[in-house]
Amino acid sequence: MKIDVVAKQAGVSPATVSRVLNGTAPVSPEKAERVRQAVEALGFVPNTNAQALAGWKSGLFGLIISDITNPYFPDLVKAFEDVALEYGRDVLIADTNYDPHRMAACVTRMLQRQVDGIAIMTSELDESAVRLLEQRSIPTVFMDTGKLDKKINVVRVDYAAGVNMAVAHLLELGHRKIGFIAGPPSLPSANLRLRAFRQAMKAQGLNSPAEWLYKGDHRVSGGIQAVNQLLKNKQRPSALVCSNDLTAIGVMEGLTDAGIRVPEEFSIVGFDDIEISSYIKPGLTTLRVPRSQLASAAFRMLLEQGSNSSTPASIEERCFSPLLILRGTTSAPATYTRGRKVR
Amino acid sequence: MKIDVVAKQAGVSPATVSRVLNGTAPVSPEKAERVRQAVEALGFVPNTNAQALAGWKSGLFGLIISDITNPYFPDLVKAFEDVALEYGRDVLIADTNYDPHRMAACVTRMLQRQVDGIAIMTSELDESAVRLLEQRSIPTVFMDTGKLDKKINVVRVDYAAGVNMAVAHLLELGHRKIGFIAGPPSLPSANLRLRAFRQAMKAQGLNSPAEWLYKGDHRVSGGIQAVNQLLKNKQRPSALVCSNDLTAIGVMEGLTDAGIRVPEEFSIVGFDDIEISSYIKPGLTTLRVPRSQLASAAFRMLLEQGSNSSTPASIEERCFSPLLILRGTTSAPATYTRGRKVR
DNA sequence: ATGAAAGCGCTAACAC
DNA sequence: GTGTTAGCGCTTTCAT
Repeated sequence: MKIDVVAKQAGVSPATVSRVLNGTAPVSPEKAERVRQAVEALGFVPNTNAQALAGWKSGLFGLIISDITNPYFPDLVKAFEDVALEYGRDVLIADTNYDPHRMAACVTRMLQRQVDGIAIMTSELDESAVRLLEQRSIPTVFMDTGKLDKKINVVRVDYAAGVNMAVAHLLELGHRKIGFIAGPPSLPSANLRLRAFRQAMKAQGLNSPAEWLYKGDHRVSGGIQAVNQLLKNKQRPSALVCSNDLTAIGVMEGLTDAGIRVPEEFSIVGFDDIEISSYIKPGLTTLRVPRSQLASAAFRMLLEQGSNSSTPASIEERCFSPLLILRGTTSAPATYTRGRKVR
Repeated sequence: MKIDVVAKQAGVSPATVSRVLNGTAPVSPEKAERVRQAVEALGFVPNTNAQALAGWKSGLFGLIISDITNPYFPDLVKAFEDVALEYGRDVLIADTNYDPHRMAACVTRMLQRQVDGIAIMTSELDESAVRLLEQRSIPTVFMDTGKLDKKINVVRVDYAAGVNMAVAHLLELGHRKIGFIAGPPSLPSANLRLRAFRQAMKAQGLNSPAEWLYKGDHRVSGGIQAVNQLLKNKQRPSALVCSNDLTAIGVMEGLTDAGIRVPEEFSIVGFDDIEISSYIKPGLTTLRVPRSQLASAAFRMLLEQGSNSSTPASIEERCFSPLLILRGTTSAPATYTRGRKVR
């Protein structure tokens, strides 16, 4: 089914059919109606490839993430796809598997398909890939990127605010000995969280000894290892803020194995609020990152960049704050309630 | 960068460049080499849309799933994408959100983009969409579909074998009073599991009263509700086989809330082996569905269908068996060990 | 083995 | 407003 036969059926030219379908130019009501009927009758759907070739826009948007298997991402993907669908666009998803090389390859493949925009929600950035996007001036939006220097559109999470809320919450419960499990140092946003933790503690006049700053990897195993480390300390913290939920879940496992009860003897706060966190027992107190909002904001920014061809100078940046979700892994420290001794 | 300039640079015709790049026809070694160098030097990448338009194949494959947010799917998606990437193909993922309407829309959108094949890994099937695929003779592969009548390619899971293993395992531990939580009746594969459970019990000469066959919805909430139901029974089973892991996790929650310990007082077996199942405490004993294998098998079948244009008659069907994963939610029933009374 | 030329299905100038 | 025409970048006959 091609546009010519629709045109013939409607008694107009192919150009008119195109105009009706895309609303690119005014068409007389009667003809428009005839076209619409013909389209309907023939079940015509335009060939997207031909459209892309002729019209310089593919209706395809790229979304690059690190690992769809990481529970953080599906929400992001879904929200992005939903908004895209709403605007009649398709989404090409690519999974870099944390590999900068593969990331560059993804960008190339997307460029080949003439995507109208790319959202990059990974940390591992390949410089050359980014340059490629710049020089082709493809609408691009980043998330969670360290490179603030360049003039790029960004959706950001206010990690510092989140960490502050976590620390404030533990303080409020009576905790004074608070530790932190960091994420991979290669991840800019993980460093942001670590730095925020240090500052929050300092701001409260509390000091967190270096040995309470554990290394993690944003995976369950890292949390378990951190606990093993912690158990060796003579002085132990009474609560732990974790760089992400997976780490916190590892901590819970490790603690349980060591016979330490959560939250009675030890409090834990996570970060992300992945779905599992509400299922496990006890539920994980954590900071919810508004992933759906991030994703839909990112898509809209791409769309806008695409239309505002006139205004290439306006670099947008949106920042979203996490939300503290209180569940079962935090309580007053073992022997104190709001500073008073009990038991 | 277009093919003409590559051709000029290499001192050949565009046709020859195309032939070298696609291996469509023999080219003299020297010219081939010159072309390759020119491509390299100019960083030429073909425009996929033009290729699709001229060559009748887009290098794009569609993957339709129900809900990327459901922990069952990410593994599937990843495996599918990985194989596709291996073969230099791209993947268009669509999420139907369990809505047959949206599913039909997905198929249309994919057809518009001239996908070379579609894998449908949802249960909710839209008849008209399927017919559309048939008449256009697009390579298609289904998963988990009830419609066996039509001549279509299918990758299947041997649910019956899985359920049998679950029942056998519980029997072996000494359980005799075994219940089952079903999935949504609209899902063919859920019915398969329910039927298999009935048969397995019958085969063992055990009867499972109707009140031990609980309704579920393949979500956590359904598991919790089933437990509430169970707690009202005067006669209770000592073990439960669940139609999927999410249900089993709900059961664990419900049981914990009711003060019943798992596995000491109650045993649970899940189905799927989603990632969470190994994180929770105790780890969930379950049947692992080999999702990566399913996905890569599906992709390969699509690829094959695309090439074997000569053999449209060969309908393929592959079946994969689940694997019993022993973790912490199953043990001998409270007062018996292999039939002997203890404690 | 290789080049010239004719499209693939659509959009966008350009006339009218 | 509307039709005609010329491509978009590539593949593929068809000659040679």
